[in-house]
Amino acid sequence: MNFKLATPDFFNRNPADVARELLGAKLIRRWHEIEIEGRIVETEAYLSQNDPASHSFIGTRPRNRWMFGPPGTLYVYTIHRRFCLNAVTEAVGIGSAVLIRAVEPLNHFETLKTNRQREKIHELTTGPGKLCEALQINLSHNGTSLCDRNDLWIELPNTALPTNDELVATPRIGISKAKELPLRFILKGNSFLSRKS
DNA sequence: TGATTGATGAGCT
DNA sequence: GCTCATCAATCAG
Repeated sequence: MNFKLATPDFFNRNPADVARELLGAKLIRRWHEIEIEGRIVETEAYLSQNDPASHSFIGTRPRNRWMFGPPGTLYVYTIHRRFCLNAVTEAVGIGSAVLIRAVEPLNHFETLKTNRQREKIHELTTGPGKLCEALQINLSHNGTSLCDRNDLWIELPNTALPTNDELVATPRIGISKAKELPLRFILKGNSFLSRKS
C-alpha cells in the first residue's frame, strides 16, 4: 500500500472530516535513527466553537496556543502527568483539532515495549497517554508540523477511505461537557482501540 | 479483585 | 492565570 505525506490542505478542513479520514493513516516517529510507525485506529474531533469540551473554547491561553496555529500543527498537552497528541485543523486562529487516541503498532515493537515498560503489545499504544509514552512524544514537539518528515509526521494511504461498515462514530471519551456529540471515530473491531466496543 | 489510565481540577503565585 | 498531581472509572488477570 502506498502512502503520501499529509499536506496542510488536508488538515485545513472540518475537524470531524479530518478525524474520520485519519483512520488508517500512518503516524511516523523518527527517534534515535529509527522510524516507528503506527496505524491510526481511533481519533476524536474537537471543534472551535459551541464545543465546551474543546480546549479552544475558553480562548487563547499559553497552554492551548498551539491549537490556534496553522493546519497540520502538532498540539501536545499534559493531563494527569501524561501527554496527549493532537493535530490542528482548519485555518490559523480557528482553534479546532483532532485528538489521536490510539494507534496499531507496525514495527519496532521492542522499542515500544521498552518505552512503555510493558511486554504485552496491546498495552503499548491503546490510549492517548500510552501512545505518547511509547513514541516518546512530549511538550517539546508542540508547534512542529505533521506535514514535514522531521521528528513526527503523518502519511495518508492512496487507497480508498474505510467504508462506513468499517468506520464507526461514537461519543467522545473522558469528557464532562458535550458528551453526546458523536465525534469519536474508530475502526470497527480493531483490537488496538483504547476501549472495547 | 488489583492495576492502570485519564480534553481535570485544586491550590498557589 | 498557570502549574502540576488526584481518585473515580475502566481494563486486565
